[in-house]
Amino acid sequence: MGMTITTMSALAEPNRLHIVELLRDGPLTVGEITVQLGLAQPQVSKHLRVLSDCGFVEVHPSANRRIYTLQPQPLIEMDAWLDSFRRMWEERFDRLDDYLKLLQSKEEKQSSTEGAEDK
Amino acid sequence: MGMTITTMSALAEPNRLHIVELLRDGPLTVGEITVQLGLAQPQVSKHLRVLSDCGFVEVHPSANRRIYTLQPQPLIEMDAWLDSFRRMWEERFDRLDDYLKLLQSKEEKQSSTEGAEDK
DNA sequence: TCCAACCATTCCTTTACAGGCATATTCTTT
DNA sequence: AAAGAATATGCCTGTAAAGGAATGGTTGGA
Repeated sequence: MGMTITTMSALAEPNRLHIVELLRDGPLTVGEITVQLGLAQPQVSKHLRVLSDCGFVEVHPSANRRIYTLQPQPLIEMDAWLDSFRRMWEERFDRLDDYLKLLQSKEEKQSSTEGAEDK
Repeated sequence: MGMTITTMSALAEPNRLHIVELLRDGPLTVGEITVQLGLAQPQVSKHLRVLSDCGFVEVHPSANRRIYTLQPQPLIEMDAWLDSFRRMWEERFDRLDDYLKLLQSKEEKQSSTEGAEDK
């Protein structure tokens, strides 16, 4: 819900993740990003296009250049998505984990009669 | 840092994202996941392999089956990574945004002397 | 012991995508 | 007006990865 696939796949690309991290410290032009990434300019433009389509960045043209600014929306959505899991590790994930370890040890006790274990 | 690329690319795949969401409600066997996803069993096993390599899930064999359990670690790392951005939208992203709009309007005032505007 | 169920692995094919390169576009400068 | 930055787009190619199908390996049950 809201957590689209494209949001994740945008960040799955190393260079795009890097761009997002760069823009965390403030807006940058394409040229500046290109230098930081050590990539060719066309590739950077393409990555920025993808990030733009996902709502990760916004452009404002300034003279010859284009200034890219990070947009918080997709990150906020990621945060919301993580929320449903946060309970899992905050309200003691251990309880479930302990329960499973209990089950497992019970089974290991069975199979240990022939001395063969998996792995 | 710690926020690896592979963590993102694991969730970039729709079916894997779905698996993670399924496991949020509790451990499942391969067969159960296969039914839910409507995929062939081998593909599910492959996706689970990827998730396992990224530390997203853990397996404990139980008789004939294999029970997959969601592991919080990668999600915790995502959460930590998001932390550095959280300030951005909590402590007013607008200030920076306003500053940029100021810069932009300043430049537009320059170029408006010849009456040409972008957009 | 033999068969069936459950799951992992392998091979093959196809497709999506990132990089390289050339080019188009827009703005600035002279 | 011409030339030169800064950026975007299009085409081509290689590669990684996902799905399909077959197979191998365990475990449980008859």
